[in-house]
Amino acid sequence: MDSERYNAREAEPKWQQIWEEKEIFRTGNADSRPKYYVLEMFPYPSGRIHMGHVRNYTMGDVIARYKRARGFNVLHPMGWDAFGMPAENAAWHNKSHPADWTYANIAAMRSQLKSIGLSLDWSREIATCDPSYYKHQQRMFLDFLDAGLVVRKKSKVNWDPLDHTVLANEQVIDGRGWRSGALVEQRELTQWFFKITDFAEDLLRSLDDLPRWPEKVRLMQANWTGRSEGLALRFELDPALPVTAREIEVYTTRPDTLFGAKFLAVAADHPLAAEAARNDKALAAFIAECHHGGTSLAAIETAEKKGYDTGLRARHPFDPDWKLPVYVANFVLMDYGTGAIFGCPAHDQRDLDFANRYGLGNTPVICPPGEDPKTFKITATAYEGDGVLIHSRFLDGMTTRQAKEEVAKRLEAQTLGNRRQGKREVQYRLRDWGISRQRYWGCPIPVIHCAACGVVPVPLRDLPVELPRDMSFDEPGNPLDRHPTWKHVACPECGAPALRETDTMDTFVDSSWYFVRFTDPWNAAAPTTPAMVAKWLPVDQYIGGIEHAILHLLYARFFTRAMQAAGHVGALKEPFAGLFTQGMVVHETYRGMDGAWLYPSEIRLAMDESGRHAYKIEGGEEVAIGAIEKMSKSKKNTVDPDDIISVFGADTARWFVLSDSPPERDVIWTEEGVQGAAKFVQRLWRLMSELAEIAAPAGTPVPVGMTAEATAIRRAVHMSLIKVEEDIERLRFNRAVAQIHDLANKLSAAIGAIENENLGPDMRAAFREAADIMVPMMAPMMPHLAEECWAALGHADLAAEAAWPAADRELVVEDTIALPVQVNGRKRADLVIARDAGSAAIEAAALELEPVRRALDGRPVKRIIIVPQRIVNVVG
RNA sequence: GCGGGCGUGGCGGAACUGGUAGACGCGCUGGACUCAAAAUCCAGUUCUGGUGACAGAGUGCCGGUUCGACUCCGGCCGCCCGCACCA
Repeated sequence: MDSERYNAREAEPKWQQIWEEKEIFRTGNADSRPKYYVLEMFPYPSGRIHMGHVRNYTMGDVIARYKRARGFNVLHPMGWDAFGMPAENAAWHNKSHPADWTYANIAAMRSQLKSIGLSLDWSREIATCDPSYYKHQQRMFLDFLDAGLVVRKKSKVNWDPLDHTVLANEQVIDGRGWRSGALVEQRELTQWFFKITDFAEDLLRSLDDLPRWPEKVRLMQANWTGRSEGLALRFELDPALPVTAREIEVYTTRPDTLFGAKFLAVAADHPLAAEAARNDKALAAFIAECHHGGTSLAAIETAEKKGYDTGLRARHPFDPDWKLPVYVANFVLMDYGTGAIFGCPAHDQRDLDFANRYGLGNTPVICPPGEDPKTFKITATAYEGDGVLIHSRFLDGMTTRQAKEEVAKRLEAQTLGNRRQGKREVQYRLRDWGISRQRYWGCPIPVIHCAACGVVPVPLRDLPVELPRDMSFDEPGNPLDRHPTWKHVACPECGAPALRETDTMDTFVDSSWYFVRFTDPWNAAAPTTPAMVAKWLPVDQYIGGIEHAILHLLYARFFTRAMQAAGHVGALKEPFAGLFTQGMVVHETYRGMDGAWLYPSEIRLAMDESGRHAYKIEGGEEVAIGAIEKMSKSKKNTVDPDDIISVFGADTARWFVLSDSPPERDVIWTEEGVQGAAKFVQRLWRLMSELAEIAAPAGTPVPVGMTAEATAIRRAVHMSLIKVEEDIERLRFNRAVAQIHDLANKLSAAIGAIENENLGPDMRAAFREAADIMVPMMAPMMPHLAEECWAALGHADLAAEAAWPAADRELVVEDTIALPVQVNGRKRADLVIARDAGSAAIEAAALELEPVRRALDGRPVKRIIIVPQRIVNVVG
């Protein structure tokens, strides 16, 4: 046949069009074959796709195409996480409307995604900014409100001064806004919250039911939930003090250290602190100072533990004559536990730092194993581990565990003000999810504030509450609030003039249920169709970046539970049965003499004795090669997928991002690597063309009892097939790539070894089978090239429709095996012997081998270990 | 500080449950083809010694278990990620 080059630029659009015309990737909801739902995290429509998208979506596409070939009814949809701040920023910068900007970006990115050749069902496409989507989200908000899963409360919020909006704790990274990077301030606002804490226990426990999630992600979520078991206990305050409070409730996980207590401390925002400050100007000043301290990482790390003695005295629960001073302390947090602690300096580093500063002393009450209780002392380092109780009256001699139990038991039996003085409690670090955002481009929260009726839900018949189109974005703050008419409505209950809620929802709400909507995006009447939810969910394989390990995935897990409570998803609890977090695409950076970053396309690389060098193409000046980093516009170390696809084709790009690195690790984008991938595409095309020429016609059955050479080819092919199958199933794409390379090498060698006389019917049949197996094997990764080859091989159907070949597992079992033989653990020879040879025969044959005798050097054989089918080790 | 992960040729990486270390790719070296180049094909490529057959060393470092350790255990060193005053 011809040795023409494969022209990806022509072939790829051709096959994409054929797939589209034949609706190959349209997924039927009525199909009764076993289902498989593969989903990649949907993109934000920034306007252009980047290599990270290519990698993410290619991985999902390989799975989708593979599962389809294996006979599954595959759901592989795509949509747009389309609300969010960039659209508003763009509106402000170029006077375009957020909606126009967003939909234009979607159109551009959709066509880019199509050029990658992804096997997506575009008929299910959704955009979260579309009223047909957010209408249902508003409906669910109201359902959650009914179910008691939404609350409105005043709270201290993280205020992003640059974006003029509230951020969730999870969105504050090192004290800065996750998007703007601005230092976050504390403000008090009335906000809407989803009660994610109602599910804290379940969200934590259910992590055990997610074996196909990375351990790392489950661990991060567990830590985020931050469960702790402890005791809430009340201290009686000394009466005759100028406060109305009679007691302080503290929370502790170490009730065993109660006899080591030296002080009590409350948070600066604690009601008691406020009350005590009324008569104490210095205390009021101290509290103000605490509020002032930033939340930035630097501020927290350098903040010394400081406190102020309120003058109040509390009674030890087990000794009314034992008085403890009550401090206001900057390291006590109001929103964890009760906002108050008892300090045991000997066994808590923070308490020790504090006590040392204010000369409160310490009494060790836990003696570590191996220490002498009589001499054990604490000076600068607290002992936070377990041990045996000392200096603790009735607890002396108990273990930490016993003492915790004993204290809890006694305090539960003891009363203070007619109530049990202690109560076992479980605390979580997890906070409720604040969803109010003071932005325009988000899903409006569907409630109305009426002076007479209070907070009134928007009636279902009035949904969606649509965003007004006529807007201006030239001032900071919430644009919806400034709109002249939009917020003015009649109260649905009393008809009086009322005001709409002008906050919109956090965009993480949008992405918390889109995977459910994909199962029936055509349902206009309800958010979901329970039968379709039952049919498709959970998602079998979800793929996305590790950066969503906590935020998005935890919210989606919560939302699924809330939807279950509201009757939208049947019994579904966990949305994603399998999760895979892929690594980033990274690239070297280049910097000119003037310090300016340069695009890879602006430089030329060269090798000489002193190593690799980079030169500016224009001018030839040498530039510095910098660190390999995540592709980013600011460092210009980006490669545009469009450029790669137009020069090399989508298959080359797909192949490259799958090869080299394990998928969970970062992949380094290199020019050489892309060239290598492009060359391999051409090589496969040549190989398949050659095979097409010498192979038996399509449909020729494999004859029984072939020549040895023909059988060897068949073995190699089936062996590769088995391995590729395993690798794709386990998402080890880099190994599948290596396997296909290997098979190509073997087939090339086999073709090269042909003499005219041995190209008999057996060989022709073996080559036919090889080609017919190899094309479906490469099809998930290089779908366009596969189509071209499939057609060249004389097939009338599409490679995209071809079934995954059945591997012949018996064929690959050979009659003779090459058994490695070690002497004292070091390999010395290969023993070729019958597969079913007995140990005696193997022993004898192994000792006959010349290299074995040489290695033994006349020493007697002490023993011989034979691991069947694996190895022989001669010990001498 | 707490939690987790990783460390293998010049480079990316392979090695299933303890059983041939370095698959496969990139790069490099030599050769073929060519007037020449590109492309392609062939051979080699862990290190040290040796023309060679071969011998010795070798998976961050030190030690242990084992017939046998990249893999398991103990102790260090280095890098990466997450969390961080959560009582």
